[in-house]
Amino acid sequence: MTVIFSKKCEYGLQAVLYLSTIEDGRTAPAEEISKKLNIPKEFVSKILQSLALKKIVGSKKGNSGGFFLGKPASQIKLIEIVEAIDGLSLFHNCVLGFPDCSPESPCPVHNKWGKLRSDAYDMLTKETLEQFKKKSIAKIKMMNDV
Amino acid sequence: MTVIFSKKCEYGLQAVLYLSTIEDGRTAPAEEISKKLNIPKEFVSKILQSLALKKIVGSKKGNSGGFFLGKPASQIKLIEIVEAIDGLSLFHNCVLGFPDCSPESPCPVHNKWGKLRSDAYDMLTKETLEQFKKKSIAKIKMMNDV
DNA sequence: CTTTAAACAGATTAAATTATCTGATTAATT
DNA sequence: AATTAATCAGATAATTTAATCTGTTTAAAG
Repeated sequence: MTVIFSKKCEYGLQAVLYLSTIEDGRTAPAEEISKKLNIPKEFVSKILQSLALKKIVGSKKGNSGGFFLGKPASQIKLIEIVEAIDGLSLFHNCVLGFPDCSPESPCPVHNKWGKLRSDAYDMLTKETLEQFKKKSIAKIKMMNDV
Repeated sequence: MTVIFSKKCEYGLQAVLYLSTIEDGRTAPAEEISKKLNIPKEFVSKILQSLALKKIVGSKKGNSGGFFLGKPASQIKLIEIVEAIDGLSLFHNCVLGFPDCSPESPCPVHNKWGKLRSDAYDMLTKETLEQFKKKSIAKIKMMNDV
């Protein structure tokens, strides 16, 4: 089981973070991303294709083609990737699965979860890939060093 | 998509909360729980059977049998149900799905998620079914009133 | 202009999760 | 003793998610 995102979304987030770490102007083929992140190649390729439709990443066919960020890292937030892949229902639905959970008909943990949910939203919204860059580089380096 | 728990776990949590609202000494058959919570009968029955093995709920076969809490509501915490059904990996795994996320090799949101995760854990650990009782009664009433 | 390496498209398979079915056992009630 | 209403057990079906395969298009490099 994943934590809160689907596998597709986790892979998408990782892949985009990876793209934020490569040299400017360079393009990363699916095979490279797959190897660096241990994600099935065809799967990550499909995911990035879908993100390309939303202009979050760009792609280039043919020899020496591959994927790259669709806009400057300073203009991409993690929430965009989540929205594009899993959607935002995570931030609307009741954590216990009760129907119509709302201030008028709250579940037993409604208030507590509301706070958590908004903090989680902030985590994905307040910083850009640019601000995550150093940490992303470090994490990906660690993964391939060992 | 569910928020953080599997459907099985959501149903289990709802069902146990329901059991905490019924009159002491009474037993609720799967059919009743199913109707009140809009959960497939056989499914909720299976889930409660598995919780019965862990003594979180009790069960009684035969005519006028059904399910009931396995111990006083003041001694049951939501985390027990989560642990019994989904397990606790939610509280160990990286929210972005990176392998070996730790203070030594943190993902870009490691610290922020760490705080959130521990708040989520508290939400499931600090209060008992007894303390949720009023809210549970109100929520379940609302669901069936409309 | 041929080769090569890539995205892209569509179909298919595999695995996990969710849901249902069938029958057996159990126990209270009539 | 018979009927009824329930859990329980095991199998199966349906759905969703994850992963793979096959082939086509594209474009750089030799």
